[in-house]
Amino acid sequence: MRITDVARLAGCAPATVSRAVNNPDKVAPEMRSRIQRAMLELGYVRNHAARALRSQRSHMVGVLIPTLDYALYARLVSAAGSQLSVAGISTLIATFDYDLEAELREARLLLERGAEALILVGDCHRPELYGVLQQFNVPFVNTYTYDPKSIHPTAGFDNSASAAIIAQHLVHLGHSNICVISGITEDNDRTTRRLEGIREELARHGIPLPASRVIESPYSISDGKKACALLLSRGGPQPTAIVCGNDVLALGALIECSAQGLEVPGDISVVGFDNLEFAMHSNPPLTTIDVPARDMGIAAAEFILGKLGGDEVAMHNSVEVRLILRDSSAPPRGSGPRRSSSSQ
Amino acid sequence: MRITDVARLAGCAPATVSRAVNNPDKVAPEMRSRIQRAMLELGYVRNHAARALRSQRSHMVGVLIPTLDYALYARLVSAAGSQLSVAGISTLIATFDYDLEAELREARLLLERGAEALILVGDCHRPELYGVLQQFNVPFVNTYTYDPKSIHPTAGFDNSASAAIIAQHLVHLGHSNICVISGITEDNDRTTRRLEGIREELARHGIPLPASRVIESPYSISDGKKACALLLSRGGPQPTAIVCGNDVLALGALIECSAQGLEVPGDISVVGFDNLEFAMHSNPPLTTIDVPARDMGIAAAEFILGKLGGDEVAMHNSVEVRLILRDSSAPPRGSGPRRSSSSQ
DNA sequence: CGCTCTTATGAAATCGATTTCACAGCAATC
DNA sequence: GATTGCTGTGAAATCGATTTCATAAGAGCG
Repeated sequence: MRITDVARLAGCAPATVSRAVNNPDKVAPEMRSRIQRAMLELGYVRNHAARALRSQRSHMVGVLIPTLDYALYARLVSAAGSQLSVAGISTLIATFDYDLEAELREARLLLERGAEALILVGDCHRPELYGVLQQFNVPFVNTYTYDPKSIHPTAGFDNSASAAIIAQHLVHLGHSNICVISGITEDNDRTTRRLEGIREELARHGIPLPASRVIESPYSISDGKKACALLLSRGGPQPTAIVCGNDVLALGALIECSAQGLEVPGDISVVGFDNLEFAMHSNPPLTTIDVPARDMGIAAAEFILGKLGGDEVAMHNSVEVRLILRDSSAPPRGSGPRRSSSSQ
Repeated sequence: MRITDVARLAGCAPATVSRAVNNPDKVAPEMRSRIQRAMLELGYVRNHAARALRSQRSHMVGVLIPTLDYALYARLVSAAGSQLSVAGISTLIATFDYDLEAELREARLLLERGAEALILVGDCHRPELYGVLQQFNVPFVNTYTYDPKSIHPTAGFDNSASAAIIAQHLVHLGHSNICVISGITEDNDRTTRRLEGIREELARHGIPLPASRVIESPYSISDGKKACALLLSRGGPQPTAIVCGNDVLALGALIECSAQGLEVPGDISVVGFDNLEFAMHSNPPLTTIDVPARDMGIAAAEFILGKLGGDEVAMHNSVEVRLILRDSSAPPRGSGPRRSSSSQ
């Protein structure tokens, strides 16, 4: 089933068949339909390797994410994928499990496979990665971050500012006794910036955030519970609010609090980040920041498509994050509109 | 940076470089290291398209799933991907959003892209899909199902039997007034079989399952809530147990029940399917069936690798599902060890 | 020593679609 | 009527690694 077979049956040259497939309007309508018929009859499908080799275009882009096991990454991938697919581009997915060495390895593999562009997560990568990208002269974009001052293109949002928003929310409610359950910050600019954003916002209001009030934890409900338990067991005044690096940790915290007989938000406020599906259904529903992962995927794909098409495209694209107010946050006991004055 | 450049620098023929890369032991050690050095110096990476074209091996397999937005599919993909990647095989992922026409289209695309094998979900596909697969002579495996009688290879579990297990659990607890919130069964063998399994198990115990006691619903917490509300609002005796097609629906049902002031499991039992992470943390923790998605991905990958390697491999591979007993199921009020005799 | 057999390497053909270049045919223009 | 320009098509070169086939150099053996 080669192109020559189709050509023979249609009574033309292979070149014409190729044109009929790739540049239909360069072929006379009558000839075109003859070729169509021949292709159908033979069940012809073109050989992608040959096409890629000759045309130097693989029509594939690589997406390199920490893990598929986290809903928002999966959603980003899926949105980017469908956007790219309407442009006839397939998606090669690779994961690196938060290990930057693995990320570099996988990137090399993706490039060797012929990826014409790469969609990355975050702006914290091994320097060699940028080197390889440049060497291959392959466009790329850092998603999940937005930084107009960066020399690398970004598509996402400002993690620091977004985390500051939710910290500010708590401060405005009257909290000053605040703990943080952060994601692991090593080699991770998103978690690092979120923590920074919180720290700076609190500092702006003169609220300290000593190391004893911060825990880094992997992303799971159980880990969130553990981290919360640890925070609550530490000496000093009980915190009146906990900021969590994402909704999964927040759910864990919520569960731990109620296990310890603490009422949320009466005794303690808990806020998350990401606005996963369950956030609106938790008990109580979670105050959080909505992260439009789908939009990021689309923005990243559009950027890449523009670059590949040689268009002039904006280096930095931001998506809108929103503070979602729900019932897991409220003024601390004894301030603002108080709830019930009796305790224990 | 072609292979000829490396050859020139290493002072040998391109053929030798190729061998050094693909069959190192066919090349003298001294020559080999000379080539290694040359490759490093030039930063050579091989051209995958050329390799695929000449050798007729793309070193890629396609994975075709309904959506990445569901944790277990993402997990299956990720497990299969890492298993394949150690064999030097990349994964092409495509999604079809439960639309079998789209599945067929995407499969064609994957094949055109040179996928050497396909990992599918379920055994319900457009007949043409099997035709195309045969035409391309490409191995494939249906995951998420296990059926030793099928002529197509499977890697998964028996959905009908598994659903029967959890139905039986409820029957043994003494329930006879049972409702079902199923996933959408159209074009979906997994949901269809689960529903069948439940129906048959109940029938074995003489318990009817009229249409009024079954609702099909998309997979989301909100949809689960709605479905549950609808079931509870229907006339006739209140159900004492609800079987849900998956944990997401079950969580929705749980939430709706407590919103309506029904105590779970006191007033009503709710059971799920899949054992997602949150199932052990819900309130109350969810009785469910554990589905080892990761194992399925691995089994599927192993099968494909075996097939590609020309090995003799078992057509059908099963993974173990387990009933996970938690607190969301209990005997109905007034039977078995009763909880509290006062109601309301 | 001469013979066969293996091993390491090179030369050249090859995979299949694309693309450049050339050209024939026809229309438009002066 | 000749010239220019466009359109549709074909011939042949090409992309870069692999692979077959041939060959030279050793190794082993009687």
